[in-house]
Amino acid sequence: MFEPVTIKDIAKALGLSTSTVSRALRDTYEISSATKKLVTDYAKQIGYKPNPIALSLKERRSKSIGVVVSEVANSYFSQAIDGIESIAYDKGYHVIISQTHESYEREVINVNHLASRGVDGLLVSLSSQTSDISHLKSLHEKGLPIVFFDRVADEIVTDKVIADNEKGAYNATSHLIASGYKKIAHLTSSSHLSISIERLSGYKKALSDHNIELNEAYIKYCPHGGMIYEETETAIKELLALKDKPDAIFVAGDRLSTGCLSVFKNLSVKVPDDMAIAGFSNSDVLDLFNPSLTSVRQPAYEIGQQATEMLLRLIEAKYPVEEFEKKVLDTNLFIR
Amino acid sequence: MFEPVTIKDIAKALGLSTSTVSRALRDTYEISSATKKLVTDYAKQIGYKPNPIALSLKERRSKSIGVVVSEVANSYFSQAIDGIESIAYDKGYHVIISQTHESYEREVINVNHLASRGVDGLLVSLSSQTSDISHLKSLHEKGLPIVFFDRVADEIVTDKVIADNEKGAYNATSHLIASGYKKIAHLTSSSHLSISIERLSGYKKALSDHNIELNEAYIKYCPHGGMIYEETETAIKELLALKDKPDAIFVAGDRLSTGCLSVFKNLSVKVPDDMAIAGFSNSDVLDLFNPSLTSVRQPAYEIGQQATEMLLRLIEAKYPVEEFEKKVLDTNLFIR
DNA sequence: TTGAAAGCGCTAACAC
DNA sequence: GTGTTAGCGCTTTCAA
Repeated sequence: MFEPVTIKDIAKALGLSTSTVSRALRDTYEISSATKKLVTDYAKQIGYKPNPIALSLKERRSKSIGVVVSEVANSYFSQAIDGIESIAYDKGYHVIISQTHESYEREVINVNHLASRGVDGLLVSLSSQTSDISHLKSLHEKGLPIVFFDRVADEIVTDKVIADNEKGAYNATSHLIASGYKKIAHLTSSSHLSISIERLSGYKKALSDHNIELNEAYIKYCPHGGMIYEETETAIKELLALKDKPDAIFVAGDRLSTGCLSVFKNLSVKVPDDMAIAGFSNSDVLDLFNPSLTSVRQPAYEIGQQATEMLLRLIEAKYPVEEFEKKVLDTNLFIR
Repeated sequence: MFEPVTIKDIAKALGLSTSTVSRALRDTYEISSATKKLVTDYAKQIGYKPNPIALSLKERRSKSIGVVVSEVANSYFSQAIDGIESIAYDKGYHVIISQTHESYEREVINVNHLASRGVDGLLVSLSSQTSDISHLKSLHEKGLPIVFFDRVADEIVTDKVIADNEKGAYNATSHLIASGYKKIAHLTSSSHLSISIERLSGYKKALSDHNIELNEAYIKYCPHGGMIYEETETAIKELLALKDKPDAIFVAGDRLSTGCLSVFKNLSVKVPDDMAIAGFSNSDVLDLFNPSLTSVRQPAYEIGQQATEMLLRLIEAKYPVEEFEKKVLDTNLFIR
């Protein structure tokens, strides 16, 4: 039904060969300016658009990059995507976004789809369910450039961009301590995610630096990262049921932070009187929240930009790149 | 660098022709089961994946659909996208998302890119800056299936899916009236958007049904739909500066609603004492807001699903479709 | 039952 | 300065 104009149509109409038309359109030096003008004018007139699919097939690159995130509805990721697009469009690359919804299975499907669909490279933030990364490893070994951001896989040797999760967590926890809280719980997502590990480590470090003993019962995991309300609710309820109930909580994720506030609201737990809270979040409506949330904000836009720059470097490298880097960007603590 | 396995590799390794391999893989009846097994086993072993780009080129369809929205960070759109994906994946279609950031120019670029990139159809919600829709019209006339959702263009004769914006606006405005407010302002985005027109109409109808005279000075437009804080702020300030200041405001958009709350907060306008507010929003953290927001929620997920079903019907139609439909789904009023 | 060859839209050697 | 041709990966007549 949908029949775009091809180079052949132009050639036929103008009594030229396809190669001449092709060269004229690409402004090659060997074509007479008269022909060039003829061709370009006619092309514009009938609305010719080169077929990128044919081009991809020929050149074995698509000038597009794939992005794998858990959810675009997450402020952190939507900001990162804006950063990614800002660089990619500038360099003539198109961005294809795919969501895993924190599902390992979906991640495998999406990654393979993107790869076989001919993206030139991949920007990946792992789903919370992912621990086996062989789907990425095999593509990477075949030479597909991959850059990780946020939730990275150390197993794969490539460029990575993350926020300073440990320091962010350290600062947030320290802030709670400085505010007088001593029994600080930690609510985090899947235990094998790099961000969980880093944030947990910052939390522990803050406690130990302030001579507060770590209570393992205070650490709760929500493998779905706040996607399932009941999971968050259960974790919170367990914390509240402890004989030595915590008086504050440091939350390690965006969705978890808001989920946590919802649970407290529904359970009529007063924040911060009954329970103080600080958490990672990139939401831009936090100022409207009440009770308010002290938040650790990541430079999501910049992370997206840097990751994209790194990926394009890998894609456009003439020779296989051997030197990789892990960029760590500072977080910001917003005390509310 | 990235060298996927091709049908040719299999053919060479197995001493067969490419066509035999192709047919074996596609399980054609003419191939002996011995050969089929040989081929499929080997294909699996070396991890053969058909190249969809070559397929697209040949079959002139890509089994992918393009989605054009203003922003994925908007709850309404991210929910709609989830609905779109739920149907599309089921039917074997991949979804390519693109953002206009409410820019007409970006919309034109994205639409053309998606079309030339070979999507089989387009799901479009217009940017707030778009009034000229010739970029869509010309593609549509060439036979590219397009379905509009949310912000539709009546000029183009095709399927459309929207929420009952007029009724939603009517209910929200009526609620404010029932709560005792009489001087109700209306903050909306670009005046030419279908949703603006419909919501304005609901607002007017509610006023007239309750014998409240319309005050044109009470209607304020923010062409960027809340993307620019200053724009919203200016509009609000103008309302507040009126001699006959409004006592309530009905807001016609997601970002505008939260933007409005932010402005009031920053101007120390007490909600709802100084100014009551009701607005369209699909955010799922509204319950955490204080002051709280009475909201009109659209069935975004369902809208996405329905639009996708309609688009796939158009795409897969054997004969040109002549009958089009405009589906209107109910909104929900959440009184807070 | 299998192979050879053409063609999808485009570019790039290689002619002329 | 322009035309001819091959080939990117795949499917599909047409032959064998």
